[in-house]
Amino acid sequence: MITMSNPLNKLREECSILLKETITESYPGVAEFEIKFTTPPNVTMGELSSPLCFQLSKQIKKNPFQVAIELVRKIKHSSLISSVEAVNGYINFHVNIEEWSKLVLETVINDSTYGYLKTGDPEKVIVEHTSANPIHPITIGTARNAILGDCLAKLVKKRGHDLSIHFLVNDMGRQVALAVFGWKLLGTPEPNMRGELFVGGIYASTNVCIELKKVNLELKKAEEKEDVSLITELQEELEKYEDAAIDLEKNYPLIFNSIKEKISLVEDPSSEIVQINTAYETNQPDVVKLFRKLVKICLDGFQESLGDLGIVYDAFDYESDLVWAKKADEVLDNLRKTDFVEEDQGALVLDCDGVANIYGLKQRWGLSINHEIPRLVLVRKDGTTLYPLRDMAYSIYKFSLADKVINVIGQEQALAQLQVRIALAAIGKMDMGDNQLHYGYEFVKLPEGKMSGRLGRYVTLQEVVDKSVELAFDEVTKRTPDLPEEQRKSIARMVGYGAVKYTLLSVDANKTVIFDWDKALNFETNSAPFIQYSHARTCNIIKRAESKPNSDYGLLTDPKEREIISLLASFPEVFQSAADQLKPVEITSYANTLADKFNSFYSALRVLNAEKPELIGARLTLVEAARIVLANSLNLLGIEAPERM
RNA sequence: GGGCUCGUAGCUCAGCACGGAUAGAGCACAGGCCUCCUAAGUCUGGGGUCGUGGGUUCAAAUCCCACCGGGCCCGCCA
Repeated sequence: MITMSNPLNKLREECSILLKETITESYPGVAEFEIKFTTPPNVTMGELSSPLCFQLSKQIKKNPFQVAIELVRKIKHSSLISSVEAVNGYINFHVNIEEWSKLVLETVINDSTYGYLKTGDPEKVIVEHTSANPIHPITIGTARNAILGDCLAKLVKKRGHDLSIHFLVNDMGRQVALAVFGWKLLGTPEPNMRGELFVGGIYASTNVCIELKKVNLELKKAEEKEDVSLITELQEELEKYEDAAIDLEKNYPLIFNSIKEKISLVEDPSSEIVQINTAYETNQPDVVKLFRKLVKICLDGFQESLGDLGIVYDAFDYESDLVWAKKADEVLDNLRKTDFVEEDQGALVLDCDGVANIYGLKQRWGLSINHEIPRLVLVRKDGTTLYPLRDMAYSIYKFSLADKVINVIGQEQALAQLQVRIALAAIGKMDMGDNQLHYGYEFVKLPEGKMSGRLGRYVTLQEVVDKSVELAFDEVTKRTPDLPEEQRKSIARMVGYGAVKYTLLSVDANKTVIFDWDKALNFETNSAPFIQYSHARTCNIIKRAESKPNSDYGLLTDPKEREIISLLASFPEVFQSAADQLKPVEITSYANTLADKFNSFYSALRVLNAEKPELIGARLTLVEAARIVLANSLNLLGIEAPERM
């Protein structure tokens, strides 16, 4: 069954058998070793290659070049292999073009889900991603999380796992309380713009106004004391907030000015925020209603922005629900029963290094042995709990639903994520520690520096997407002005969304991205539009074919055709590797290569008016197969495959 | 100070897990290609001490060690 849907594996097995036969015949008694295969640099050198003579030559003390020549002389052929040659010590296999092309192409065109090799060991998997704080819009930075997470989810699901996608709603803590405070000042109005922008505007405006007030006050004190260095420092702070205030006033004039005016009447905003926060934590109904409503406004905005891109969730888990159900307290109780929790200056602290050493976690999880893992504060000296404790409770919740948990969370939380796993191990939940994976990713930065929700300084996903779609629309209109506007818009959406997603998926997650408009909106080679365009071309050829003559696959001898066939054959293993290693980049890179090879083929060889009908048939099959694989790889990336552009 | 991570062409990045043939793309630059299935394309060209130095190996961008440079994190934020 596996060889049926994985032609490359079949080819490799055949070559492997032939090589083993020849080795035992020519050099009886050599110890068995794993036969490696590589792809030759150029398809004209063959479809598959093995450097085994380098290994073999050591055992039998002969020159590898000579060994290769001897082996090739004796090796048999098979139905898939037409010739074998020795080149520079490598053994290169050339396929029987007719058999191989038939195998690959017919495997593809008879299976619209070609490539999605199913795992033999399906598990229940939770992917938690996005989990953006519900106090500012989805920025191009949080979008990286969402887009990566969504792609990982697709990979896991297509691999055959039982998948559930979760979003943790971070509604506890001062930040949301601050936004609620600001919203109350405004008289809790309904949003008059997309919810995430509305809440983001309120949050940043409130924060900036409070900080301005605070810094001004401190500055006055410092001036009285004539503390010069403090004055300079505070003046810089002040400048930062004043700049932010100018932007906020420009972007949210009504919200900002109203908050600025009303906040001046509040004597001590900070203590009011603390009060609001405490009321929420203790589940006081009127405050809960406010919190939940404001958070909902923001989440609705998230779901609009991300939903446009096809990113959806199975569950939204509220942090507050965990707290109210005393789940964090339960974790704390269990931790306190161990010997690893100690009191320090009134706070409760977990001795992570102690746990790791006693349970051998460093070896178990491949961490540096001599490195001392920092301690973790669980409870403040005022008795309130900290985030990691809630995160532990959340992990336990997730494991009540799944065997494996993948958390898509910024790389800066790597230590905190490790500490959660350590805590789970400490309370006897070793399997959870083992099966929780932190999928870290790096920031998206603006050329002028980091984004900041608190200052309202960010590039939102929505504005990037809008620009991208607009640009795509202009492009479509330029090319095909006669299409009805609705259709042009629909194409522009596919292209515009695809461009943004591809840009974020095509660089490795642990590399910082400096956001660049020109690059994000690049529609040329190595972009989603480039791949989509190739797909549209395949569709166009198929659409224009009046009939499909019988195929003579033996005629697909051009290197450009052979290259495409080899690539198609490798797709299942590319998928498998990308899914098991959680590396979307492998798919973007594969899709780009396939599109590239297809375009070369397209410009050099005719399909519909090829020399012979049997060649037309064979090339049409090739085009159809390429279409399926381009579409299936785009699908994994969450990018739509338009039939025309 | 310690941990993690990144360092590949002028710029942006693949390739590194599991070592294999002349290290690949794109952008930018120079020059060709639309009486022919959509030129969002294609072809040709220049451009590389793969951060540095050792080591392992028949073979190192890839593995090991040391160092240099950037980023992030290291007790009461989330």
